[in-house]
Amino acid sequence: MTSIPSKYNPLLTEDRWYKYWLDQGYFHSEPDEREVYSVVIPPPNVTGVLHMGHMLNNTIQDVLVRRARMLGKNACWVPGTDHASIATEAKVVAKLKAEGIEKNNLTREEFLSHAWEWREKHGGIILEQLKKLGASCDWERTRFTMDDSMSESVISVFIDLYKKGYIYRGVRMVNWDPQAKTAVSDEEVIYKEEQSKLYYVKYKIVDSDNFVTIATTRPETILGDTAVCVHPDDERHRHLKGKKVIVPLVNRVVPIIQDEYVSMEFGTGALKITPAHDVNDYELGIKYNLPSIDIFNDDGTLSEQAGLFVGKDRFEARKLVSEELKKTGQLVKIEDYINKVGFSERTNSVIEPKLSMQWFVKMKELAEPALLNVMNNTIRLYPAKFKNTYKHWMENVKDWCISRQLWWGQRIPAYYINSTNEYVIAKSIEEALVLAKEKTKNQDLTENDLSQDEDVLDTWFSSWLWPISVFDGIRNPDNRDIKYYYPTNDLVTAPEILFFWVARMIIAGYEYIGEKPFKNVYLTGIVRDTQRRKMSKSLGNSPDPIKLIKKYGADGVRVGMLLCSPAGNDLLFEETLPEQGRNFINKIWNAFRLVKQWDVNGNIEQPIHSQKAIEWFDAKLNQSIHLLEDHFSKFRLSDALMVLYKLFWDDFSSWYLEIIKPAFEKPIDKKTFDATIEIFEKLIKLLHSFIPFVTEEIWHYIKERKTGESIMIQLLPEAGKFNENIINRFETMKQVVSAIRTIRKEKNIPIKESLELKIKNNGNDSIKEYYTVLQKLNNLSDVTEVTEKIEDAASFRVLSTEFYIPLGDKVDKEAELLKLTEELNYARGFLKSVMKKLDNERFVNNAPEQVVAIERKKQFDTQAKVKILEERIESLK
RNA sequence: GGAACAUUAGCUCAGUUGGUUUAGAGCGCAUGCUUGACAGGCAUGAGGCCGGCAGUUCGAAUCUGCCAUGUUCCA
Repeated sequence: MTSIPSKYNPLLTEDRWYKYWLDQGYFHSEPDEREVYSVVIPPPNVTGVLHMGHMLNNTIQDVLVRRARMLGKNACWVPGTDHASIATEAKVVAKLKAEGIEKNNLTREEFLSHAWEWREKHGGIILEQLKKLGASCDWERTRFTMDDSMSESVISVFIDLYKKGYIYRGVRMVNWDPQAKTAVSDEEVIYKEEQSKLYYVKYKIVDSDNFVTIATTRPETILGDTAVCVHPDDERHRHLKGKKVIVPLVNRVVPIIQDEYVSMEFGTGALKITPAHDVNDYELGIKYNLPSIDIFNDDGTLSEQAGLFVGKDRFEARKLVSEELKKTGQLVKIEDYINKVGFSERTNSVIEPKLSMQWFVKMKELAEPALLNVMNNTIRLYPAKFKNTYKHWMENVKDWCISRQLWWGQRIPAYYINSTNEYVIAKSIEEALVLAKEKTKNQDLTENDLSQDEDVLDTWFSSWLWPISVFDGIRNPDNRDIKYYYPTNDLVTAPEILFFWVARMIIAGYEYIGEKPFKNVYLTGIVRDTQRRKMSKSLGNSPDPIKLIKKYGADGVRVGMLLCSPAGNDLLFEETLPEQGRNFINKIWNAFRLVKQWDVNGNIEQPIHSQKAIEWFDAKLNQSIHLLEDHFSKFRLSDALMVLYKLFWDDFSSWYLEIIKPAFEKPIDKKTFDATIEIFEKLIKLLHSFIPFVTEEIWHYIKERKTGESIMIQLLPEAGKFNENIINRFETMKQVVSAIRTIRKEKNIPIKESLELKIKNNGNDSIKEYYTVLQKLNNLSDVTEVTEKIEDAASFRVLSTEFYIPLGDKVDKEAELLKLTEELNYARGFLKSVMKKLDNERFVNNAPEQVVAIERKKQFDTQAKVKILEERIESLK
């Protein structure tokens, strides 16, 4: 056996074992006769680098996958990335710009070849980083949402939904990102409170010298006003009914309308209406048949339609309009005002509500099975509290805007005929031509008469198919993989994308396979800093995960992430967490070094204390395995890890090993040694899914293993029966050990100095089997049973047994009396609370027998203790 | 403005359908330990009338109502 390094070096070890696992092909899965366990990764953004959220999320997935594998299942974890149309396009545009190339000067094809080049170069970074974490993904199955097979699936789903009548084209108010020049979904808009200003502007009433004053946060949109609205019940404005006003600066005459939408409390109670640039105004515009004047260009500058300040940016225009209004005397005042402003999640520019022609999916009908099957727990959400929000969202589901004004993504398969709004939907221009001829009844049409829609599909329109399309289930619904791996078992993701990813996957699953995409959805918390702020680049409060792994080891970081992350709760990250993880790894390593360095002697008898320790630990281990199974079944990974953490550190290292440890430079008997190695191997198997690297390393040190063997494909130890009494009696023994340690500390008696222990058991000899254990752990020269109280001794009581340590003149009578009195007071108080229950007839009559019996036992135990204490105090006086 | 969820030790959280000793864990904190696995360690200890007020019950951290605070979602 090679010698074991005194320090564990995660850096070297981790890379070595990861390579070994890859070489052995352990991560790869093919369908077979075993029970299946499959997981698809939430595909990270291809532009991204690993952040703390990924670390948490993927650690959890790896723990689940590795555990399933060790339960003998055929585990398959499919990795991949999504193409992130907005973010990637923005990156590529920026990169080209730095090289002096404008996107506008490129053809679509040229731009796309740059984009592909970029993704070839940078798109794999995040997956490489996951390997550092130990992720046991089936890399042979790595997918990308723009792979040919994936794109084909996306297009065929679009065509299918169109044929079924779920897809339509329409003008809608969309969230316009003027920087990316595309619409973004509601979910991609982040609202932030902003210090802004409320402008009070007066509009002249036609045929009158009077004015009406409105309040607005966006004076530049005055240029697009087509009405002023007041509340019908508002006394202040009743005289305005049927009147018209003149919009300042542009001098347009517009009507005053009355609608209950207006809040009488806000501002002046009069509201300017700009249907083209505000969602609510848009609704009112439809209701009252108002014209929409779109005063903005796609890039957020003012358009010809604005009439004034054409070409100026919207924020500059705000200043200019404000100044102009001041000049004309129509600006009444400006107040400070805090309002919520929407920002694009992708580019962080202020979202502009804008009318445009977009493609939509009708959601109501499609969403029905997805709602039903979450509510009836066919698909379970962990924690279940998310069912509420899910329900609310699905019951009020809005149509999904799926077009994006970008090039990077799957191009919408709509072909317009002769540049009209007439179109056909087809997967190629050839098929489109056939359809177009049919539609127009014009056989002379050629491909030149058709032009494909310039827009691409929302990235989520790819990823909602992910659990199906990674197994090619859209194109080949009967293939071996989809039949075997679908539905997947668990999905691990963040609650933030419950709606726009999880819900949509469920919808697609029922629509295209007629079956749920996964059984369980585990929603992780959000990783925040200790001040509860979300980790973000701009705040600079996010540690670099790769640096963390270098500093603490992947195992250490994994432990750190998991220890503090109950499902659905936010994780407040600080470096003490991976540090704690690293310390745990260190503990395991040193415990192993201790065991491995012992000399084994086949000729010595097994001591009784070792026998007792093995008997106890065996029970404890089985109890822990039961607990673990329970925690895993409820996705309480943090608790599961804590069970193992304490089992290894407290029970195994601090109690078991201390009991069986031979004296310095003395050999250990073979029976105990073999049992200990067996226990150790069970422990590291249980720990493997959490800390794969160090457990593999130790497993290979335990004994010579053949090439191709690995802990990661071993079966987990099964939960056997255990005797709870053994555990309870051992716990009692622990109390005795601790009490003696306390006495040593109080009296300043070093462990080297041996003591005598005298026990007056008062008829309870349950501790007797552990006398040799007590002797070993407390350095007792002698343990004897007595029938009388001992004078000049420190004393303590456990249950109804009295313990004495003769100390001669070291005994401090006063201190001893004080301690006893405190103990007596506590016991009396406790007895009182017990008697209160037992003296209550209604309790005795109504409570279950068992509960009453427990209280009676408490009564007798405590009465006995009170008596012992009283006698002891009496004898000391 | 509406809704959901939360509020337990300095911090982060358990406490599984009300009853296994007047509440547990990890971290942190305090005190004491330097030769033999580990100071990234060992041992011991201090810390909480379970957000507040009512109610239901023989019995409430646990159930109900109101209030307060916070987080998230929706408008």
